[in-house]
Amino acid sequence: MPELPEVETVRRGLAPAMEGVRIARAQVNRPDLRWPLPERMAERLTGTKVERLRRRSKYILADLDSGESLLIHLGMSGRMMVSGVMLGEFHLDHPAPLKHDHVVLHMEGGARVTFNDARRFGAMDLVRTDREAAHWLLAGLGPEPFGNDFHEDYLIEALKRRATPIKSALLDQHVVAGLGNIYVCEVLHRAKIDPRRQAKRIATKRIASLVPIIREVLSEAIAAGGSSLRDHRQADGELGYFQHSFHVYDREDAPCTACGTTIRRIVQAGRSTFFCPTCQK
DNA sequence: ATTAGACCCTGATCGC
DNA sequence: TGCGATCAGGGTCTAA
Repeated sequence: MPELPEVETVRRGLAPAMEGVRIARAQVNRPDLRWPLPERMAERLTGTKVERLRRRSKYILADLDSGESLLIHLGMSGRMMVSGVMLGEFHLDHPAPLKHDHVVLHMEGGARVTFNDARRFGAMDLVRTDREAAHWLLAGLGPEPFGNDFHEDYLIEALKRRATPIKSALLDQHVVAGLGNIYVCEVLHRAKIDPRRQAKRIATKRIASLVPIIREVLSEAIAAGGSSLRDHRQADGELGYFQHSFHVYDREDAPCTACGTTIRRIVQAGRSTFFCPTCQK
């Protein structure tokens, strides 16, 4: 479930169960996800208090009072599920264990946070909080879309020599961190830019227009609780609803919401791209 | 340094 | 109902 809006939604869903709460016991059911889990992960987590949950790009960082941070990436199919907490008037009971429940954090006070990931493209690591920026998974990331380092001049400079299609360039996490396949498609539709155009051949004014559009699309998606495709759920079991606002993504053969032209699907760099051949030039 | 393609893994869905 | 092909919101690694 993981582009920036979904990860941010997960982070917000986990915060009430985790922030300020001690991990009574960490249960690690397999030694590896995408990569081997860090040495003695269960022992290093057990007994620590989670001070704060943060997000960097599509990563969640749980700062521990041990001086380490737990780095979490959801990959394609990773989910974080909270149970044993109150949700409004109702108590979320612990569900029966599921296949692919790889890591379970038993929190003091009875809450439980379960990391489930069928495809195992997800990852976890432990990093010294004060050296986090140098972590190999974080070091190469581009600016946060909502950060001060992401602005018109930056994006123009970052793209002006890229011969790759603009779709691929915006998916590159070195350029801007956090966009994925859904939101790149939606952004390019809103910007009326053809996803097949080479990044360096697009007028600087149009590249500049992408900055506010990226922020708008991501903000709206976060406000909607992200997108819930194929019944994926957020940490507390709620469904996001931004998928109802898609203009192009997953809408092949449907009419463009702006002009009625049939939305097309093509493949770029092995990923589906959806676009309106009339609106996007 | 950039870029295209293979690859990682499981499960749902679609056409036959 | 079964079976193979295809697809899926991620990213890394290799070779050119």
